[in-house]
Amino acid sequence: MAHESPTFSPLYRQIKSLIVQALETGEWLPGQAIPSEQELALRFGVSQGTVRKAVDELAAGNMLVRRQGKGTFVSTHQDPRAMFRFLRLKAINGGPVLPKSQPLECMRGKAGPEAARNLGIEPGNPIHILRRTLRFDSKPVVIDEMYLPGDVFQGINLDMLREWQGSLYSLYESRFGVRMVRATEKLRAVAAERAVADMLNVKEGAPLLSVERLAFTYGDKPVEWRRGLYSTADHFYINELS
Amino acid sequence: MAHESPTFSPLYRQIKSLIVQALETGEWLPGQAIPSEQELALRFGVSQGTVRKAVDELAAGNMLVRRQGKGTFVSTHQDPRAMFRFLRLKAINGGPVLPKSQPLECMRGKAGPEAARNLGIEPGNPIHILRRTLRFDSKPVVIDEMYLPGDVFQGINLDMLREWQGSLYSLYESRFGVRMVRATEKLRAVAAERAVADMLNVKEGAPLLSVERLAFTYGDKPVEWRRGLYSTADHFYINELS
DNA sequence: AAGTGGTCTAGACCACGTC
DNA sequence: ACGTGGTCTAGACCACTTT
Repeated sequence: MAHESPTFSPLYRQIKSLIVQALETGEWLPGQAIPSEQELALRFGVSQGTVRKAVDELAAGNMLVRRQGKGTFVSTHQDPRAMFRFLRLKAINGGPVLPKSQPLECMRGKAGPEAARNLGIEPGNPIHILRRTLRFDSKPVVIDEMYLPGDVFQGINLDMLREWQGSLYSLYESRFGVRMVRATEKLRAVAAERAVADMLNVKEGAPLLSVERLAFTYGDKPVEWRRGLYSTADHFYINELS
Repeated sequence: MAHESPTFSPLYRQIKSLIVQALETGEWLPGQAIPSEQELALRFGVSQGTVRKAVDELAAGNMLVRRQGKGTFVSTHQDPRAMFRFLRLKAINGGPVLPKSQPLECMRGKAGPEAARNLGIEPGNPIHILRRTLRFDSKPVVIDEMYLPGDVFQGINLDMLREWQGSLYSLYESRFGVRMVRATEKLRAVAAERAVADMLNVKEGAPLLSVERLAFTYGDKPVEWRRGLYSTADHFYINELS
């Protein structure tokens, strides 16, 4: 007998897709509870155990958050615990100081070849370019430059950024319905150029950590490309390997 | 009724501990298959599903590797696919070039305060200090310095390092029975000192990526502290966030 | 054909949070 | 007391690998 299912996909993965689909369409919003496992099992016509396995994988990928006795919730960047989920920078002397974002600029522009390739759009398409600093304990430690596809972030502007209390990703989520799910980063060490050096209070040519990030929303769609320059005099980038 | 189990631990976690214990004592060696889920269920007096959940977590933590139809295996740093599991460096121009380790030095010494704190030993205790370069495509890209507790790595020497084909961790595993399970890294950007600059073929003061790693074996016991300096002219450190 | 891990089900019971 | 997620069981069947 030949293989009947070269593209075999177990039931729980199909359920997983259906749940992601509901998340994408906004049926359940960030921070809200999704239906109980029993209800989902009824709705999809499978056993609770199968729903459970689907939810397990989504929780492992930080899409959902389980809370025993309460329910399962759509994860949100508004949650203080997840607010700087993607920021790996820690103070050398342990202090759990939360960074404060200071927007500098918000421009419209056209995608260059590199931005276009990373964002999966055509060169010349409209994009937004954001610049900001991140301050720890009121000292500037990071300078970031973000490239956003124009269609998804229509109407973003500097005042909006200035008024927003919270992380950039929580703004994306609340104002534009864009939920960041995962990201990849490429790190290098570079020498500080004059303008950057002045802003970070380091000498020209001082070593900085360059962090290039591509962030994805549902369906592995890239929606933000950014480059950060981190001053690592008093901070380091932490990583867990397993 | 008061809480009866403030330290409640589900059965599958206890089974997990028993499996880890068997791994620690060397009952199943790296690369070998462990007993089938049915056998383990019989041995521990639980259902297959409970064993399964324990093994699931161990596989998620890269302690075990499941292979459908074949069995479950103790993961090993000898496996070519896992050989450089902890090395996050990639060539900018994609080439999947495997690095080659070139040992430089293997000294005995005494733990300074920093090494002692990181390795969880007393200052002054004997340690080994290793130095080596990592070459990609025969060009030096990384210079590493490793600090190892003396008791665990008794007898390590430069000839042993030179003769060994494979990663350092596969040597630890084969010759000293030390299996690295996880690690934490702290990254910073630093300026190249003269001696290092010469070895990496960069200018004095050039920016380098400093990677400080603490690696743990079973039971979260730290057994290697190292500092690497990476030239990121043609390579970058890659990271996945979720 | 036999053995392994992988999926799916149905049901019982436990731990946790809320009413 | 009730509803939620979390654990544990027993059994059936599927997919993959080897004999």
